[in-house]
Formats: sequence, C-alpha cells, structure tokens
Amino acid sequence: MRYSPAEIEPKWQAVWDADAALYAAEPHETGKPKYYCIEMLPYPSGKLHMGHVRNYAIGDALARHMWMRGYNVLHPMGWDAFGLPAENAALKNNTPPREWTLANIAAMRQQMRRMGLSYDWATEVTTCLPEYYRWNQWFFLKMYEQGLAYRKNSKVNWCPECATVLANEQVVNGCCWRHEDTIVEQRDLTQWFLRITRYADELLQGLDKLEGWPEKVRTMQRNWIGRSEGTNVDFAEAKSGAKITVFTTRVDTIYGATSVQLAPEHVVAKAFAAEDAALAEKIAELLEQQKQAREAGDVGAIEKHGVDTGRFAINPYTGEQVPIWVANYILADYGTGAIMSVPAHDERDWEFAKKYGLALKRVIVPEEVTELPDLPYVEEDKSVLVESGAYSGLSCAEAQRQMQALALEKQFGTATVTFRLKDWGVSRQRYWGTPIPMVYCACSGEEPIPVPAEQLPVLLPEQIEITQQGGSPLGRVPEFVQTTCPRCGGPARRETDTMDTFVDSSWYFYRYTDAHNSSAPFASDKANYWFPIDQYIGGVEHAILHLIYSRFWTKVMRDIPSGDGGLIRNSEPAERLFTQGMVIKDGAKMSKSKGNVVSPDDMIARYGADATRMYALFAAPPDRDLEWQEEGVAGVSRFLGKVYRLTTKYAAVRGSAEAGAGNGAGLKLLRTLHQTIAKITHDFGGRWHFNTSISAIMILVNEIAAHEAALDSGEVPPAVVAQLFRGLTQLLAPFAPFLAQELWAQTGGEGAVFRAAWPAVDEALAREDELEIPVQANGKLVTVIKVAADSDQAAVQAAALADARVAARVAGKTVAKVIVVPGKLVNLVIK
RNA sequence: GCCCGGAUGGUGAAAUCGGCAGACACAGCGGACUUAAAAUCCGCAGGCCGCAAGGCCGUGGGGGUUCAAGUCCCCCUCCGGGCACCA
Repeated sequence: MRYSPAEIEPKWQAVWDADAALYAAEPHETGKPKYYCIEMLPYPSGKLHMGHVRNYAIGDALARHMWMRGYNVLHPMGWDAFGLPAENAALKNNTPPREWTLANIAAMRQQMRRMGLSYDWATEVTTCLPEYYRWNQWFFLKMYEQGLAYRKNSKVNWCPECATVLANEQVVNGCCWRHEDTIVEQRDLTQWFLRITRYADELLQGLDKLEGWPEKVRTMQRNWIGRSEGTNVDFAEAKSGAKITVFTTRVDTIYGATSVQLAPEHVVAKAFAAEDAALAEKIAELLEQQKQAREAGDVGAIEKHGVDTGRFAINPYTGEQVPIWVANYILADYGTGAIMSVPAHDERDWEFAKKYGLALKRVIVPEEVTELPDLPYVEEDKSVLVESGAYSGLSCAEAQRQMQALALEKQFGTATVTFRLKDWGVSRQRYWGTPIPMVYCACSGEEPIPVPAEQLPVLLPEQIEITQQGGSPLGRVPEFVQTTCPRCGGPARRETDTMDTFVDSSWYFYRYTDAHNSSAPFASDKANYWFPIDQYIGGVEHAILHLIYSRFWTKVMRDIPSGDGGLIRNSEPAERLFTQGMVIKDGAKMSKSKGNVVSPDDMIARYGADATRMYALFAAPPDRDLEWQEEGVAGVSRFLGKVYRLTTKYAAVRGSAEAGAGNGAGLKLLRTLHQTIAKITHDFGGRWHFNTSISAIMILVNEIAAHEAALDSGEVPPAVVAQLFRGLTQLLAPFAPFLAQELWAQTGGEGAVFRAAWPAVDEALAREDELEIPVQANGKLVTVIKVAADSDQAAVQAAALADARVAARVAGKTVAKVIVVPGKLVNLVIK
C-alpha cells in the first residue's frame, strides 16, 4: 500500500467533522490549565491563500501540541465579514453582500476543514451578523456615554476608489491601504471619532511590559503613538494681543527664537488674511502646496516656502518682538499649529532662515569645547545656555525645568505632552458595515441622540441598491433613515454612516469565549477565565491597525463598569504575539498582477493537506519570509510516504513494555527517539523553529530506515519497535495530523492521537554513552576522538594526546596549554 | 535623519550558552532496480590546489577581544521594514 493522502485525509476529516466535542474547549472547572491560542481571523474573500495556510499551520501545530500536553485549549475561528469587497462584488455581479459573504465563508470553512485545522466551530464568530454587530453598537453607546465616541468636523482622509473616509492608520504612504496607487484626498467632513488618545499614555507604557510581543511591533507602535514632551508657550501678537501658542520640545532655546511660524490654517493666520487680500492669496498658495505634498504622501519632500505677515509676536521670556511668518511646512494638526523658529539650533529652522535671510542667534554651546561648533547646533546633552538672561550657564535640561516653572507661574505657558496618535475616525460612507446607532432630530438641533440600548440592534437593511455615488448608500433607504426620535417621539433621521471594519476585529476574540450570548457581548467570568490570550498569531501588517485598536478596546472594556469591576480584568488582550513572515514566490509577494500565486487547493490536491502544511513549517523558521518551492512540497510528501511505508510495515508489532530496550540497534533507535522528543518539546516551549523540529523527525526516520534490516531480523525487541513507531506518530501529530491519526489507528492507538499524552522524555535513555570530541590545534580541527561520556577531563586529555594524528601534529613542538571543555572539545595550544 | 530586522553553499536553511560551519531538505551528479521510464533505494556533493594522502581559503567588508568568533566589541557596505520638515 502506497501513501495516499487523497484517501487518508478525507476519511479522517469525515470522522473529525462528526465529532463536535473533538476540538471543543472544556468547562472552566476542569483542573487543567487553560491555553487560549488564536490566529487572526480572515476576511472572507472566498479563498484561502498561502499566507493563511502558513498562519493556520503554525497555530494548529501549537494548539494540537498543547492538547497533548494536557491543557484546556480554546482554538476558535471566525470571519471579519464586513467590508468593501462585498459591496464591490455586489456592484459587479448584482449579488447581495450578505449572500456573497456567507457563501464565501462556507467555501473557506470547507477549505479549513480540508486542511484538517482544529477549530471549535461551536464558537465561530461572523462579524456581519446582527447577533455580533449589535454589540459593536452597544460598545459605541457605552463609549458615547463616557465621552469616548464623539462627532466633529475635521480634515479627513478620503479614498476616491473606496468612496469613503479612512482612518490615519489606513493611509500608507499617502495612498489607500487597499488601493496602493490611489492617492488619498483631504476632505472636510463631520465624522465620528473614538477617543483613542485618552489612552495614548497607557498604550505607550503598556508596550514596555509586553515582553511576549516582537520588539518590531512594539517599536512600530511606539513610533505611531509618537509621544513628545515639550512646552506650550503663549506669544502675543504685538498689535492685537492675540494669543499664539507655540509648541516646542526645546524651550531652553527660546532666547534664540527669531521668528514665529504659523500653519496656513492657523486661526491667527486666517485673521491676518481676512485683513489683507495679498497675504490671503499667498497663504492660500502655501496651503495648496501643503495639501499637494500631503496627498503625494511625502510631506517630508515639500519645498519650504513661507510669507512674512508683517506682524510681530512678543516673546514672553525676553519681551522681544519677532516677525510672524506663515509657512507651508507647519502642520495645523500637530502640536498647536505654530512654532517658534530657532535657526541656530534646529535643522529645519536653519534651512528656512537661510532661504529667507532671517536672523539667527546662538544660545546653546557645548559644555566643555572651547571652539564654537558649526550651526545649527542641535545637541542637547552636555550643552549649556548662553545669552539667555538669568538662564545662561544652566544645562539644557535644567533650563527647561526652570523655564517651564516660570511659564506656569506667570501663566503664559505649560509643560505639555503631544502625541502623533490621533483619534480614530470610524465613520464610513459605505453600506456593508455596522450602522452607527445614532439619531438626529430637530428637538436637539445638531446634537446626536443615542439609540436606547434596548432598541439595539439597529439592523442593516438588506435588499438595497448599492452605488458608489452620492455618499452613504444607507442615505437612500428611506425605511432606514426615517425613524422616531427616542427623545421627543417625533420624526427623526438615522445616522447613515457605518463603522470602520476595524471596530469588528477590535474585540472579536472576547466573543469567542461566549459566542452565543444574546444579553451581553460576553459574560465577564468567561472572558476572565480565558484572557489574556496566551498566544496570538498573525501577520505583521496589522502592527499599527488591528493590534493598536484592539489594545485600546481592551482598556475601554476594562473601564466599563460592570459588577464589582470592569467588563474584563485584563489590560492587554494578548500575552504573547507571534508575527509570521510572508509567503513569497520568485522573490516577491504573491499577487495576481505578478502571476506568481500558488493556490492551496492545487497543493492539497497534488500532495495532500499534511504535506502542504508541513512544508509551510519546514521551509523556513516561521518568523521569516518563506519562498514557496513546489519541489520542496514534493520532498515533504516523499518523506511522509517513507513514514507511511515504514510504520505500516511494523504496525502490527506489539510487545510488553517491560521487555527492555535490548541492545545495539534497538537501544540506538530508542535513544534517537528520546532525543527527538526532547528537541521538539523544547522547540514548542521556546523558539518555535518548527523547521528544525521537522528536520529532527526526518533524522529519526532516516535512522529507522537505516536499521530496517535489524527490524526485519527481529533483533530489535517488539516492545521497542512498537514504542518507536508510536512515538514517531505522536511527534508527527502537530505537523501532519491526518497521517499521524491514520498511523496511530493502525498501530493500535485509541481515539485521537492529539488527545493522547505527549510522550515524555526518558533522560537516561536519551543520553549518549560515548561522545565524539573534536581535537583542535590552535583552534583548527585535527581529528575527532571517541571517549566514554563519563570520562573526566584528565582522561579526555590523555585520549586526545594519545591519538596518532594529534601526536604527529605535536611532534617537535611544545604543547603550551591544553583546554578541555567537558563534553565539547579539546584545544591544544602549540608553539 | 531616527528606530527595528537581516546578509551563511547552486537553492531553502542549520549551528539554542563563544567550542567540529553547512545538520535537514531542494535542485544537481553517479550508481542499483527496469526492455525503458516513473517510483524507490544506495552513494557523491562549500571553493581552490592535488592522482591521492593531504593542504590552503571560506559565514557581506575592515579592525579587535579570545586557546577558540557565523556567534562578543568597534567601524563600514548592502537589503527589507517602520517613523519622519512632528517642531
């Protein structure tokens, strides 16, 4: 019988599908430790791609291993089911988004089953269904109550292709994250925002404690949050006394400020423009330049331009008047939209001042160097102030402290912290998303009225006509828009924007713990049992989208009063995060346009799910990019064929365990088995280098094949043969579950192989009794000697020196020193 | 510019704590089996010199520490990723 995954895999798939309890989590009362392992939920595009296969192969191996280690494992799967592709498909094929999405889910669920993934389908979450999204609305109302959800008019990112607003996190290099070549426009719109900035500090500080997260992700989040400590200082416009607050991180350089620079949209700049048509025109020009640079995605490349307003501002520290300029490189939405320009000590200010011939004044010098450094001198450490009144002679840090203290005392400024992170814009002018549960009524003017919680869900109407023109599609559905005001009972209209789909994925993993709760998003005790997630696995592309939003959501839920605490206890969603590398082909990310897409279906049809999954784990360590080579899959398939041939050949051999290891071949094989168990157990506990785990299994199988004659002759005791193949089968279970299950059954195993206990390492059996010790001369290999494992240093040294090749090398020279590293090597220092 | 990764045979990679560089595979070459092929099995395989024994060189480059460096330290190059006139 040849190895035939096409027969084995569907057979076991049917058995597993019929057993609902197989992958189900157990009740909390079980004495077992819990283990919550999840992979990021996919968007139901209709087909799995290789990136999914890799992601799920990693998570599945881990979940199965943890079951075998005796944990109570929660391993769920769900669907990030709202989003634009469903609407686009509707436009193209005239299929309702819901129908399209649910059909895709069914197809992908089927693919996952075919892959043999161990999900507990009883906890499946589909975010586009009302039983899920009603809780998005519920959370939205809670946030509204707490001032965390609010509406404001502002400049927002608009993708013309998506015909909707995007969050800052969804703009990549000035383009849409979904349409890499579509430049995002800036529009003024009134939109809903979630106040993620309220948690900015906690989100930042929490990163230090997330030791189980990749440093890379933590760094990306730190950069994204962009905390910057500084000082707000109020300058006064000389004529009107109008306040111009500037933000600076270097208040110590303020005696060197030679101008104030305003963003083109700054209120004061607008006020000046209103009185001066020529100036207004110039400012409009600057604004246009800035807008274009922003839309080109490279504000950094903007050529600096500015205009002198002819007005002056009074520096509150010096009483000096400095000219006020408007410049295109000053951003209205960072800091206060106004800066003080210190050309002597800032690169940008230096460049700008040189271009326009503005004054410069040196106020910081190195502490010790006698020669004055070239300008701009931006060093802050080991530097002192000069020409700065009473502050002259102070270190920069001390000057900052004293100057902040004065500003506070005289009430013209304050120490302040500025973040790059902006509030999360969640309104989307699209149909296929969660309706925002708000109502507008004449009785409250422009103030929105929340839909009462008992009226949730606000259902998304189905059977509507979808177009991309003219704003939110829901706005053209009168049955949806027209409603009754919850406050006055009169006619009112609903909010017609829907929520960003990242809302859905911000808390979905809590819902898994209580997926069918119809009175709450989940029960706190259930979430508290499973959370935090022990291991979260997904792509690094979500480092500053999903992974920052879901950290925010977790903190919000913790702060929602419930019972004697919050809704949950944990402050972070996941203890450990693993970001797997991309799957590439011919050196590039797989994409339709490049024509280098490898279909998982094809691979499974040709080599089986086991070989496909196992190759995804074998070809590279999981955190690195993986180059897909079909020959490699064929190689793994050949290997599995070898395992099948050998195991089935000896499957009927049984023997009493007390018979002992025997000697020779039997002992050697058992030793390798236990060394392999030790290695793989260790890999799961630490580095997750499954490529080396699988190579260890290959070494074991090669060793078995090399001893086939001894197995045939009966030289190896039957108990050893049985133990060997049982062990091999168990080691294979996390990586090739179908084949492992088949062989488990054939070798007499009961039930599911991945519910059998993970084999224990017999340390004594694993230990070699003879070691190969390399002998070096001055660090270069001379020979390898064999010594008994328990040899002491003197014995090893004697054996090394007794070796003929060593003697030949040493002849006529002096051995100055002998270094013996126990169990490792001998190095002779020869002169 | 700042920050985080990375660079090892023809290819994917291994070397977990400073201790035999290239495990395990893929591709290749040679052989067995076969009328032949596929499949399978056995063997060879970093580079250079050499019939061989053996020697020399070799982990992006340069320096250093050490009995010993892919691994530690300093400097540099290139590649990938993040942030960026952010005041």
